[in-house]
Amino acid sequence: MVVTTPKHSGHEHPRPRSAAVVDDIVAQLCDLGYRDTEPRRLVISAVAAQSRPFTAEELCSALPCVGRATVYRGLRLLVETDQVCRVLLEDRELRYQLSHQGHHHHLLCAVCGASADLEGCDVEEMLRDAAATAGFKMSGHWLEVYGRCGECAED
Amino acid sequence: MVVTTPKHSGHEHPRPRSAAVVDDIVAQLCDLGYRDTEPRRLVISAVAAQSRPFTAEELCSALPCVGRATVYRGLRLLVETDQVCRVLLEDRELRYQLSHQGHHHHLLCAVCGASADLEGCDVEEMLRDAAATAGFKMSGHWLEVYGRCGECAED
DNA sequence: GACCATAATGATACTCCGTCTCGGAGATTA
DNA sequence: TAATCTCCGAGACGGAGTATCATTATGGTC
Repeated sequence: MVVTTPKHSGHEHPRPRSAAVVDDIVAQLCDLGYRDTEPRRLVISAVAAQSRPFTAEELCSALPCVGRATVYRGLRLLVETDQVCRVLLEDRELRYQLSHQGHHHHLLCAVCGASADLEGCDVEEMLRDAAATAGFKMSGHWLEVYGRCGECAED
Repeated sequence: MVVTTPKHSGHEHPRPRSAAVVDDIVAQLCDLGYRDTEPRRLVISAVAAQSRPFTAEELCSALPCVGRATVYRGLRLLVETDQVCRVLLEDRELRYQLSHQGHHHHLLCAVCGASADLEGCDVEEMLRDAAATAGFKMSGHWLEVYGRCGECAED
């Protein structure tokens, strides 16, 4: 199994996506008791080859030789083990991307679909306080930020 | 057409939900060129009678005499005209509720399903700045806060 | 009140997205 | 090698929402 050549598209994160990434994820799954199987590696490779948030169906058509159920199962496993995180677009379409792990939020470009992690933004504390004011004990939140990335904002 | 008696459940917003609310919404729709029809009023009444965020299907079964498509259409119209806002639960289930209008966020109780508006929380500016740092021009965002309301947090 | 253009309705077919089911294939352990 | 188990693929299934389309109700006009 070899990772398909990543399509470099200009503005994306400088992130190693190669056989090493796949091996790393497979190793982590093995530690958790999951088997190292061919279809699973194919799914992980395909995930690692994506340069921006993708849908489950996109992954399915990128992997015609892997069953649809298997793709969905693999994706779900990756989400559950925090290898992949879910991204919600403005129209509520659900997409996925390799996770940089830990809780974080995404900046999503409405034009080109690129995503970036939102850095230097500590909403956590603020939300917890505001929730407390309303008598709520906050346990979690979901935040997505939409806009235009540097390149797409120019025009 | 008369609004069904609201079920008071303890902790909910003190908000007038009666024939007046329905008339008000219908009037606003008329101003926009939409007709005042019986099924539409039924949908609006049912929406106004809800004490907490509800699903489209719940509304359908609360209105067995109104076609499913009509309920969905009515709901969509209400969302488009800002009379009703959409609420996303942690499991991505989409619910609706009467809008208090203007941009705001929701505090959602994971136990009883109650919702409250998040007051005194100005994430807007913060997000815009953080986005700018990443070279993004923010245009919008989606935020939901989950937790337990005062009553449900006690146990 | 009658007429008419058209917005709205409701039954139902359909799409989309994801999960479930189940028989079979490969691993893993005894 | 037998027993067990995870995983697989094909396809059935289910929930949620939309599209289609013939029919009906609405609101303006005369």
